[in-house]
Amino acid sequence: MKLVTTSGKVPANLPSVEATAADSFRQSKGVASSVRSHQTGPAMSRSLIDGLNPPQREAVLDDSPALLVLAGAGSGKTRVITHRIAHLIDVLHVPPFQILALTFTNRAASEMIERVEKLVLDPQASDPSISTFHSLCARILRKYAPAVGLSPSFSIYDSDDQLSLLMGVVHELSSSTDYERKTSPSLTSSEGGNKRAGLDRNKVRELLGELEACKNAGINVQSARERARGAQGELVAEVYARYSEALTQANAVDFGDLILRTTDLLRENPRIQHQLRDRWRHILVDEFQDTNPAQFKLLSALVGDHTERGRTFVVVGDDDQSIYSWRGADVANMLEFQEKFAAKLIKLEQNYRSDPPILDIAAKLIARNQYRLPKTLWSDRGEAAPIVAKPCLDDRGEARFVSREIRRLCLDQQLNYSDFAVFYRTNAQSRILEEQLRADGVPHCIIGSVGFYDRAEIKDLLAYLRLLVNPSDRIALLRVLNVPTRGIGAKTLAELEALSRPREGNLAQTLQGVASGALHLRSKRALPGINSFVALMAHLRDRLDEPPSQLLQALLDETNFIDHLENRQTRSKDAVSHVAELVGALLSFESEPGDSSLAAFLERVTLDRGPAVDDEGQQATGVVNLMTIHSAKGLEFDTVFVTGLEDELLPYKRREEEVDTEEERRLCYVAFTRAKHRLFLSWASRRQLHGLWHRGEVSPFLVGLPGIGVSAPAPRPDPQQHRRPPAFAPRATDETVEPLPDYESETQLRREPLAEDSQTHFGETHIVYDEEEVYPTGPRPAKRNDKRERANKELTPGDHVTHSRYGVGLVLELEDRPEGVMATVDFPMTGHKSIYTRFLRRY
DNA sequence: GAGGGTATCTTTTTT
DNA sequence: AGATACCCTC
Ligand SMILES: Nc1ncnc2c1ncn2[C@@H]1O[C@H](COP(=O)(O)OP(=O)(O)OP(=O)(O)O)[C@@H](O)[C@H]1O
Repeated sequence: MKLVTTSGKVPANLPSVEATAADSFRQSKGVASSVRSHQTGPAMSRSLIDGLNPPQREAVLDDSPALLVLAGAGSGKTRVITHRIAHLIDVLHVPPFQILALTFTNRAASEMIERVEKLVLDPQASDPSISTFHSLCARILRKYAPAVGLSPSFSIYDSDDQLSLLMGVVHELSSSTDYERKTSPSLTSSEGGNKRAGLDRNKVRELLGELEACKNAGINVQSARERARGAQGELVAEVYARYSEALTQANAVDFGDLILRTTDLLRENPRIQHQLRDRWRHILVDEFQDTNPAQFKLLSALVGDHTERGRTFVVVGDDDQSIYSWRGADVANMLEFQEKFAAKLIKLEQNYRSDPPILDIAAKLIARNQYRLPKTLWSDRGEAAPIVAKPCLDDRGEARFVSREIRRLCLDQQLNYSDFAVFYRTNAQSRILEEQLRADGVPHCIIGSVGFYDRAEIKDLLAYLRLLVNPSDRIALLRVLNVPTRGIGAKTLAELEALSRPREGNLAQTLQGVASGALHLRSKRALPGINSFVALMAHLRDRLDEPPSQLLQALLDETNFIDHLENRQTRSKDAVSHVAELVGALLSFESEPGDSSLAAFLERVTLDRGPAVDDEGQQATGVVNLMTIHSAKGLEFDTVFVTGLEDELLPYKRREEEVDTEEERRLCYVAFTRAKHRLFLSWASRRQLHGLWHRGEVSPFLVGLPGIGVSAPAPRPDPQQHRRPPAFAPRATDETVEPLPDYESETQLRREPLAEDSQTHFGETHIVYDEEEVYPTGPRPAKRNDKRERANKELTPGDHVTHSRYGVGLVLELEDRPEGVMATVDFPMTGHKSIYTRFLRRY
């Protein structure tokens, strides 16, 4: 596996935020330079307009101060934005640096950059600012950091960092006497009394959720304090305040802060506000239905008086595609926009993306939603491939189906791999798909995968790098202080913290003090470790102006990091190669034009966790894209697979929580409408999740949808292997294999999902299983534990067992748990123990 | 304080 | 299944 940095994919198309013309000509890192033709003005403006239908044209040419384009999927909203930008530059001769276009994902931003570069003809034109909200804010904050009490080298905290920080904050809060009584019941766990007395991670996580909600709503600490109601409300406000303080002390911001603090910066500094308003006179926002109030406030602050001459503000959106309400997104923003800015409204009604069958089921699906703004959508495309609905026995079968269809279509239809996208609701579903594609040699790429940068060893190294750039980064410091182990354990740390308290909790300073002999620890044991750590950091900081990759190399050498990895069997065997990949990523980052500083690298890594590309996949034929439906928003593909269309998975149901059916349906709608020509819908009767099997029914979203012909499997080369009625093969009677959990009987699987609608149907059309799936996975390779667990099925209380550690013991009790059978065993030496039977052996 | 072994929980979605 | 939090022993 090879890590490929996202060169050309990063919307860092944002010159310095200063409003000088000169700097906006400098092309920022990651932006592929465009090939522009050299036509002259009039010719190009005609072709620019030619590619638009009348309402689109109106939206591009419109010069009202504020414009809302409300339109369904694939109607050309993004096209309106890109053409409008080109029109501004080429026809109205607006200096590109005055244009600011905002998107939600990095991928959307880079696609927009690409499209704009193809459209703009003026070869002299510089790049307009096209970026995500968060990148924009990071740039602005770096520029004006001192005005908000930060240094420009501030860190950006991801959710793990946030959680660590908040744990510390809450910990301190609950140990301080005033708050003890208030906080303990709500912040510490008392469930079942079997938990430790300490802080409950989940509780803190919940609390973090509340803070995030504030941030999404655009509520800063001050207004949180003002509006706090009740004990719980005040507690949250207090935690919020302390958390923000801790962030500032660490010279760090979190994602929410990027938006919030930028807004505050503008509000509190009229001079800066004017500078930025002067600079960006034309603001365009894509996917506006997914802005949250914080972003709305930011935009308002950035726009100022929108009626000012020569200023325009355009937003485009589709309420049916609002899928981020969990992040505080509010469709009401569209209405508010219309009101607040007295915006003109333009609707687009023609869909240019999807073939009729696709548009048809998408429309039928979304029509069931109750809360919608009125819209129409039609298409005049011609004949098309039928939609394929595919029931599968299990997730593995589904993955095989996807892989096989992709390979088949590549051959039959001469499609490229990059014409395909595979969608799923949850990231966990990607693994089996990925495995299968890899096994079949299909080049692919998981978009937005949590992968590389989440590995422990990579996080450690990044924390080191962060700490070098930002010495105040407390969380990074805590993470690496004892990695590799230097003999600085919990005891020492507690003492260091205590020593830091009078110094504003500045751990770094305390360490320095201890190393220089100004401060003393009770025990000398940790001293060598502290000394070497302080020396290491000092030495590396001296070399900060060297290329980042060299710095990393020095870090690796001086900490013997590789040895450290190799000595620990618990770490994955690939850890060392991951480190090598990180070095490679840095090298490749350095080779890109633009800012190659370590700080720039770190910012990219947090703001845009680039795709992990598998199998050197970027040849001419491209790669198959795997992604969650959420990250598919705004994209389009020739052929789309929507997988996992199961009840409680696609309308996703969380334990003990209500389903937000309308939002889930919108999500499904987004998934369907990404497809241009071919749409495959699949679901599995059983699926493994967290190591457990779950049974699945076809998604209610599919029930009653017309026009879905269930197609036969691809003709196979071997004529003996064709059509076969659904049937389950007799299970192999391999003693070593745990019986598969029994799933729905054949009739149930065949049950018409479309009971109500007999016109168009899954009905008479046979649902045909492929040979492969009828005899599903075959016997799974027997796993040791399976075998042992099975042998232990017959264990009863009173039996004697052995355990690798505790020796021989007597089984007292057995209890069935989802994870296995839990035994209570009496061992002569150690007493009663609860142990899963898979760790036991009959004696 | 380190390291090995076990019990438990997880992420739904993203910047 | 995989990561992590916790416990125990050295
Ligand atoms: N007037 C047009 N002529 C030809 N093709 C068009 C026209 N308008 C849009 N398209 C094409 O239709 C497809 C969808 O356009 P676009 O992505 O702008 O739609 P959208 O409204 O932003 O979609 P969504 O909301 O689903 O993201 C694109 O491939 C675009 O090139």
